[in-house]
Amino acid sequence: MPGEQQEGGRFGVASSPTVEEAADLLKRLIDGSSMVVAAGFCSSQYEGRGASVSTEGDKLLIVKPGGAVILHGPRGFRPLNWQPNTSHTEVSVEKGTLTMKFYRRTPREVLTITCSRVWYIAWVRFPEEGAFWMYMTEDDLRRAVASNPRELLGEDIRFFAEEKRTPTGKADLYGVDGEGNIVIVEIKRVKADESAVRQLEGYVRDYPTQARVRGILVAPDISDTARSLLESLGLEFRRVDLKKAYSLMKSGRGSRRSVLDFL
Amino acid sequence: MPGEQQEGGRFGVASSPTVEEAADLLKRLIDGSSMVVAAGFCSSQYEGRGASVSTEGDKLLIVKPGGAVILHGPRGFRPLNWQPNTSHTEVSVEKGTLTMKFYRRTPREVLTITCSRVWYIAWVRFPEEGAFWMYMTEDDLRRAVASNPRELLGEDIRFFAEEKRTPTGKADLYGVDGEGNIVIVEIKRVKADESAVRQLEGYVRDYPTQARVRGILVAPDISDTARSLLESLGLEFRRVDLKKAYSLMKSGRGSRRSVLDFL
DNA sequence: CTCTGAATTTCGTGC
DNA sequence: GCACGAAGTTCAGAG
Repeated sequence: MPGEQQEGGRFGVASSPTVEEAADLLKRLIDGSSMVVAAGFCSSQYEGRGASVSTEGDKLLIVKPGGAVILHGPRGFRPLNWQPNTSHTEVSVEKGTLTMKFYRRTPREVLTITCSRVWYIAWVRFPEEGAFWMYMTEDDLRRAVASNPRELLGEDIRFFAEEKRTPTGKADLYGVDGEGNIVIVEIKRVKADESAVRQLEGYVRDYPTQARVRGILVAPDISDTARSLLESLGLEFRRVDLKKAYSLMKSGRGSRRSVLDFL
Repeated sequence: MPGEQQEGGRFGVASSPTVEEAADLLKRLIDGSSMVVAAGFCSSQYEGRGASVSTEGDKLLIVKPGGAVILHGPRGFRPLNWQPNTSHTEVSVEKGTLTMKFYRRTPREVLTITCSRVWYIAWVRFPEEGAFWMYMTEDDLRRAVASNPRELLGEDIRFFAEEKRTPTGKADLYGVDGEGNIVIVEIKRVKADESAVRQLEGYVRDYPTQARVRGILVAPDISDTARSLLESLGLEFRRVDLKKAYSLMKSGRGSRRSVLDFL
């Protein structure tokens, strides 16, 4: 006998359902209104942009109201298979095996999950979504640098564009230094690597002027290989202290109210 | 009364536990041997490389045997918060509130989850891991191109290095064309964009020779902006058909046994 | 350890 | 829709 099924309630659980019971439940639950979890002994197959197969094992299936499908194995942080959203779902039982097919339109792909046993199915109906804020993003750091060039870059630069798409680039900051040189700044909130240098070099190269253009990479750190590439390209690096940047941002006038105030 | 708790079995479920019961269960279950799921009305807070807060709402917590922690909200594919692995876990109850803290050593970060209600807790003990294969990766495509330059690139190129780190680059393929020119090939299994062009340009520029070096970008497609950047840099683009590449790879001698054979 | 680049990357933003 | 770049990216492989 499967466990209690308070289907009328806000949430529910079915323990040890038969595959037929599981299929019935899933058909009713996967309607965009519930956060559903199913655990069982399953295999999977994906085909679309890539392709993969997994053999039978304990799996955890999550289906969210928005249509996201996530299949986890016992190890690792990332799912074995997933579908960020689905346009169509099929649930069926044949010869004692539960099969679920999740289709996505663009890109065209399909995830098939086959279960010989289902350990449990659990769900929450009409889940309530809390608010979410993140901070210490690259955007935050960019604003701090733009407003405090002297403190964070060690010189006065007048910035005239942020994140603006110029003819062939979209660098973080465009400005003019004390001697009238164009300065392009690329910002990373993590240690800068070669690709960050290449990114900056592209922006500097593509800037439409004959005059000299300075390129400054701003990050809390830089890898050795990135530094030598940077120097060979005549670009500059400025180390930035994240904590200092955020305290400047927080204290600075004109800074929008921050989630930092909550903590 | 909480639901059945077959704690001796391979899996189990507790429906509507009190926060005290939930804490007891979680303390016992989060020992690296179980795949645990808990749903409840919770808030979260993260601090480490970045920082975030979420307010109370329905959340789904997953703790895997390897120590991965994943917290999902009702929407979206990606978790609200996570910890790829944890070095230490604390579970406590205070004033009717369940608090879980997940610590990670490197990088130093902590995820705190606070629940006023727990809808259910479900678990699978000693979950069995199936095998997993993926194919149609960039590696597959690279091998196909390396073995079939005439069919896929339209010319004979003798490749002498794959994925080799040369003085300042690590391009996909290094070879020599019919006229003795060095050829550097960068491969993308998805549509190539500007960053792919910059990547290739870096490899070509850094190749230690005075002689002319050809750079060829191989991908199923290329964006317009990437194409014009590529042409302005004197680089080449070769469209490649993924299906053709994989059929060549599969039929070619010397190809390791593929998961394609399963389907 | 660090560094590099892939990923079914996903996700947001701007056009 | 396409294009570009951030992400608490994670992850694997090489050094």
